[in-house]
Amino acid sequence: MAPKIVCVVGPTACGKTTLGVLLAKRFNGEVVSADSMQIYRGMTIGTAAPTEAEMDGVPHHMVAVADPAEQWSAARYAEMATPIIDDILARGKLPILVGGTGLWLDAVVKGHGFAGGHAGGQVRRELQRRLEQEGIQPLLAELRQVDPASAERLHPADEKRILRALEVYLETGRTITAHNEETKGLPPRYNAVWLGLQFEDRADMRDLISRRVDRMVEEGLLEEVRGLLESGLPRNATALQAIGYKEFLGVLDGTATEAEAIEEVKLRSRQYAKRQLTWLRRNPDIHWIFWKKERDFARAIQVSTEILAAAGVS
RNA sequence: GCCCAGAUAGCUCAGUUGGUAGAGCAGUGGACUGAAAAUCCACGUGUCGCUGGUUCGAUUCCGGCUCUGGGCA
Repeated sequence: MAPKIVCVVGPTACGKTTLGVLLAKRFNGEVVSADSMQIYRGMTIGTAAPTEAEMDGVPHHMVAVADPAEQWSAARYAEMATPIIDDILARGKLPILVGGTGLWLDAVVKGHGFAGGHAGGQVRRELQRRLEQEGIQPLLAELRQVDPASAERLHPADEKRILRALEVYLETGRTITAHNEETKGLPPRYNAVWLGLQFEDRADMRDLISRRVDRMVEEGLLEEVRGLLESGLPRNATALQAIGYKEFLGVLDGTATEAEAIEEVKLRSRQYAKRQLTWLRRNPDIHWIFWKKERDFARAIQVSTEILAAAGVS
């Protein structure tokens, strides 16, 4: 049987960080973050990364471990996080995966690995150049030749995935379709107990997101963004795709007022939360805990404990 | 008080030479296998401000009224 771990998931602002720490304390665990933006250093405020105080003595991994100028990916994350999880297990402790990046969570839990090639690679850059010069049609036609299933499955506007599918074939000689078919059937690397947090009423989630963004601004989000730029971070860095950062870049440039940026961040956060829920809903293994109005961690920890006990975690 | 311009989807607006209307944004749902806080897809009936008139037929033309801008007093 695959080793048992716990995953705490949910949309942004639903309380994953807090519940993760509470569970770690109760079950002798350590937290492993699965968040594509909290992984970068110097982005504590805008990504709501756990602070020292919030960690409350619980060891955290994969938070603020990367240079924001680097481009991380699900694959690279999984490569680094997996040995850490195995080490936690080896020390007799419980790994608690906490995060909102669905693909990253799945990459670790399933542990199947990805097909070859990556965003910064030679092949991808060449495909990117061709896309700009020739448009998507010739590339899609080419994909249809080598991997008709992908060409059929992908929408013509989904340039990113068309490029990726072509790249996998050019890099490996095998299609991404074949790779996916093969990995789909494999057993997961870990036996995960999934705990999901979510608001019963979306209006409550909206309110909380709004309050949280206001707090980020009070805590100095603008200065945090300025600091990243002053440290020489290029504007096209993946880290600056983070919600909150890309919008406040405009404030520094004078193309948006702070009030406008705040509204934009709130809007984008809400839309992001919706996408996260869409991703998570298709996972039938998640045990959902619904917040009524406010987040009630006393109840959440109690319900979680029951769920974990039933799953054999002690 | 007078003059002018508006009043159409949650918001901003387009449009109908008279045959009951459509974009963007928002919203909702979905997808997602090395950028995933990214990226992509689908979904648009609303007393066309109210009220009379003309007309086979008015959201569209005409009158009155209400409201909102702006101007003149």
